[in-house]
Amino acid sequence: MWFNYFGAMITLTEENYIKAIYQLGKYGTVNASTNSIADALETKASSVTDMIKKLADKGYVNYKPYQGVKLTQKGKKIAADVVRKHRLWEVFLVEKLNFSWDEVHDIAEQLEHIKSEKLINELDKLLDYPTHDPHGDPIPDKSGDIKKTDKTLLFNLDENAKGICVGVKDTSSAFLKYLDKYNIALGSKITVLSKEAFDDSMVIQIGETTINISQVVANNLFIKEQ
Amino acid sequence: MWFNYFGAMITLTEENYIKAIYQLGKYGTVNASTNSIADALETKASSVTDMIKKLADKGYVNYKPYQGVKLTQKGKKIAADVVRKHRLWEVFLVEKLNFSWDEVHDIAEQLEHIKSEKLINELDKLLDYPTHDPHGDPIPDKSGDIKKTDKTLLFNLDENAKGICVGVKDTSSAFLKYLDKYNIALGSKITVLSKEAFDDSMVIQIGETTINISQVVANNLFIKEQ
DNA sequence: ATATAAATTTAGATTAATCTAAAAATTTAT
DNA sequence: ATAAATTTTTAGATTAATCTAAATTTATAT
Repeated sequence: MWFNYFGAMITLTEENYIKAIYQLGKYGTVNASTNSIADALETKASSVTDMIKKLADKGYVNYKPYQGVKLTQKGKKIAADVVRKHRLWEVFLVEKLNFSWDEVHDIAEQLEHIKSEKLINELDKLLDYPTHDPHGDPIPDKSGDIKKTDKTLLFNLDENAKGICVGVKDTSSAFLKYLDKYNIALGSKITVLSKEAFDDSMVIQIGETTINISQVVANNLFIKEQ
Repeated sequence: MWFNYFGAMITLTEENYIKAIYQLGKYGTVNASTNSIADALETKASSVTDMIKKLADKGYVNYKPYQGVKLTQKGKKIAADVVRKHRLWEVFLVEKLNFSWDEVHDIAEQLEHIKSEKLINELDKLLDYPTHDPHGDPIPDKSGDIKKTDKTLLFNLDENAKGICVGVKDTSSAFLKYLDKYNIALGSKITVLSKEAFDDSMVIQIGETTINISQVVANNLFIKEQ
């Protein structure tokens, strides 16, 4: 039996729902729809309805039938803790255990549910208090706060604009391997050489090399403009 | 959905039963009784009967009604893997995250179920291939083999015998804290100064200090005689 | 404004793991 | 060797999480 921050018991399934609601509802500030939760968790809408009623009973979400759900403060704290753990474990896997950024997600999905405050605080210390995970996503602090940096999609940069790659939107293994192949990594300096109106592709420069990327790629790379 | 070494799905509950059977049945070589399994897992005998039927169906144990169960080769491999992970995580917690030996058990109980071969192999490497956990218990190797060293309980030593503390039988927090208090740790040199027939207590020397220990303590400390 | 489509909820079943109480088998003690 | 005690199994229920299919509500389009 495991108990959360508030001294209440919480199941692994409940944690996963709360996390999904957090991420779908822009960190818990807007309503997440029943169907979007079902899609995110690869389950059925009817299962979601059942579960959100239970979460509402326990005080993790506010729910009005047909209106979707929004996290309460209590729910937000749970979600931020799970996300914090997920991202810290990802850093651990890459920094200490030689994993690459396309291999860490599934393992972090398991590790994020381990219950121990001391464990996560010591892990944070071991990793020297990282602020971002290997995909550039910010790590919530102990109280659940996220400091967000100004970043934009590469797609939005104008010709001749320069910036640094600070994150990926799509974290699928396929996309990350594509980036590896073309030596695009967090920290890479990117210059937009030209944009093609026809298909929204662009030519960019990374270090010495020049490559042509599709609109799909440009829409999944976060850039800090300079 | 997680799949084991044999490509079959295995639940967390099944893993816990298999581990208990392994440890009760002296690493799976003798039969574990229904009641002993129930005690170990803090559940009821009727629940155990249900589960061992399922484990038998899946080929992890051999079961004849009223005869208890013994692990199959398949079951033994699963169990040894779980124990290997448990003990490696314990080493990690103590060596890398500043935990003391009385704090690691509950967290390792959670971590032992994380599924990733690469994770556990890399952890093994990070820890420089440890052979024993913080309580002196041997860590099974990748193929599930345990090399056991010759050790005896302090209780069995004669007067004037010398040895080194190599493990604890009781791993409860209470006992481990007792040992900390009297500076008894793995690696401590111990000499039996005298034995008291009346209550089976003994006087031992550790480093510069001399202490009186009860039969209970003597029966829970493993010693390598010298 | 009303019909149609889409989203959501309800009703009723199913599965895994558990429980209690009763029945059956085995072990122990005289 | 048989009665008593203990252990184990069976039978029937319960809970959490899920599902399908049907009903209901909300949104969309003409």
